[in-house]
This record gives sequence, structure tokens and C-alpha cells, in this order.
Amino acid sequence: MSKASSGSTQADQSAPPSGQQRTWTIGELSRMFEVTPRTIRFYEQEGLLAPMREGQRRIYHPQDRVRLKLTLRGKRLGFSLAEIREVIMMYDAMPDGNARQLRRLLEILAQRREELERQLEDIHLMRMEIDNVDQRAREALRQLGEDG
Amino acid sequence: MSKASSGSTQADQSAPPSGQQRTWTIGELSRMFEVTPRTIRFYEQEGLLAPMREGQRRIYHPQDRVRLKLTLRGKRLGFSLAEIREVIMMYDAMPDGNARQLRRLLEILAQRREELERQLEDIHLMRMEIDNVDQRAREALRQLGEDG
DNA sequence: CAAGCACTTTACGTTAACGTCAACCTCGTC
DNA sequence: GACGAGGTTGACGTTAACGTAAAGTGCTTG
Repeated sequence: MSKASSGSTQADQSAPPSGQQRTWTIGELSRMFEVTPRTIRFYEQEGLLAPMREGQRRIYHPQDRVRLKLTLRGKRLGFSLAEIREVIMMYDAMPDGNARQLRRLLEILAQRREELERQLEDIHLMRMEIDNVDQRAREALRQLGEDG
Repeated sequence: MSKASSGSTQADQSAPPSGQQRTWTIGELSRMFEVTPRTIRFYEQEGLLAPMREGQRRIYHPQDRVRLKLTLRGKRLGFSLAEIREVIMMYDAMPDGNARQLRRLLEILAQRREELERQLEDIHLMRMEIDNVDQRAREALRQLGEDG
């Protein structure tokens, strides 16, 4: 809904002195996506993220943020971290990926798409069932007396 | 879509001698839904199923089959067994449910619906991204030479 | 009646995805 | 210079959702 324009010179949230790219700490990111820092470090350990370091501290660039967002979205859709990693890594290896890798990637993508279609159907079915139950519950409530 | 009429005398798959309802063993159900018997027993242990017994052996009626189907669908959508159980149990308790229970059920249903909407959006977004990656992978493949 | 097959219970094992300490650094600031 | 706020690395704990193996039951089939 709120389509934040990314072209303006507006400070997105707080810009570094120079016109560099915005970066975030692990804490900022964790609040931003409502996950714990532990979770973010775990994703790194699992090869889903690879933030730069500033000394010993992690700094996350927009690219890392995108990856995290994709990861969390994948999770909400029920994919395992391993599956998500596979796609992300292959995507990153794309420019110099060989034919076999690319074909494999296409395979995976096709699979994902199938699963998504199944989920779509599941969602529609479940919606209908929820509507049913909801309907019945409301009626039952009415039967229980018009007060409340 | 296929609204199986439950009134006809037709044998659904294999009818018991008399015109009773069709029932299944755990093995049949497990093949039918491509899960292991262990899984089905586990769901029972978790309060999601409650099949009759014939001696010591479980026999599943259409009602049980429906529950299993709903459970698996819920799982595909990423719900936990606990969440699924909550809804199923409340649904069963509906007829004599009190007002508080009914309201609680409505709450849960509303929540589920919200989650489903989020998932729908996630699916659309992920589809677009998959289409993108797919596109790029195909092009990269073409660039690699027109052979193979 | 032995064998096989499908089922049963019991119980311990496993994996994914984190949670939860503990012990340590490294700033800015009071 | 002590201190608190945020960060770091281990390392072990936990939970959900089953897997797996052992040992027994009951039918029916050669």
C-alpha cells in the first residue's frame, strides 16, 4: 500500500554523512523485522546472510536486508531454511553459473511455483471453511440470546 | 468441485457388505494421503484425531478422514498442530459451546484469516521474484550458446 | 501350525530452528 | 575509570514433529 519512493534524496531513516549507502546494525534490523538478533546470526551461520564487518561488528547493507526479507517471507510460506538458501545461493551464482546450475535453478523454481499453487488452493479452501465455521459460530451466538 | 453425493448406494471405493458408512484402516489412510501410519497415530496422540476401535485396531470414518485432510492442509499452510487442534476442537464443541467459547473461536478465525491474507500477499510477491529469476536464468542459458 | 502381514504399544532417537546463558569486547559519557 | 548499552563468540537447552526399533497381537493362508 505505502509505496515508499526510493528515488528522492530524502533521508530514508538516518543517512550516513556522505552519500554512501545506508547500513544497519543487527539490533536495528532485528527490530525492523521483529526477530531476535540470535535469529539473524543463526541465518548467517546457515549461509543465508553474509554481512560485512566493521572490526568485529556486523554491518548490514541494503542487499543483506533484502535477503533477510526474502528469507522471512519464505519462512512464512513454510519453506525450510535449507530450501531458501538453495535458491538464494543459486541466484547469487547466476552471473557465472554454468548451464547445469542454471537448469537446476529452473527446476527448483518450477517446484517452488507448484508448491505455491498448491498453497493458493489450500488458502482458498481454508478460507471457505473458516467462513463456514464463522457463520455457524455467529448464529450460535445469536441463538444464545440477543444480549451481550 | 466434485460434490460427492452421499445419498447414493454407489460403492465409493469398496463398500462393507451392508449399506453402512465406508471406513478405513490406518494403512489405507496413510497411503491415501501419503503420510506414514506413525504420523497418523501421532496426530491422534496430539488430540487431532479420535478414531473408533475395533478391538485394538483403529478404524477411521469419513469424519476422521476429513479431519486428517484439514490437518494436512493446515500443515501445508504452515500452521502448527497445536493451532490446528485448537480450531478443530472448538469447532467440535460448537453445538453446546458457551458464548465465551464462541467469541474466542471467532477471534481465532479472524486471526487465521489475517495470516492467510498475509500468505496470499507473500505468494504473489514470491511468484514475481521467481518469475524474475526464472527470466534471468533462461537468458543466461541462451547466452551460454545455442547448443544443448 | 508356522509364516506372513497388518496392526498395536512403548520408548528412545533425530532434526530444524532457534532460546538462553556466560563471558568477553568496545564504545560514549558521567 | 566505572558503567551501561549494544555488540561478539561459544556452548548447551528446548520444542515440534515426527522416525525408528523392539516386542507383542490377531487373522488367514499354504
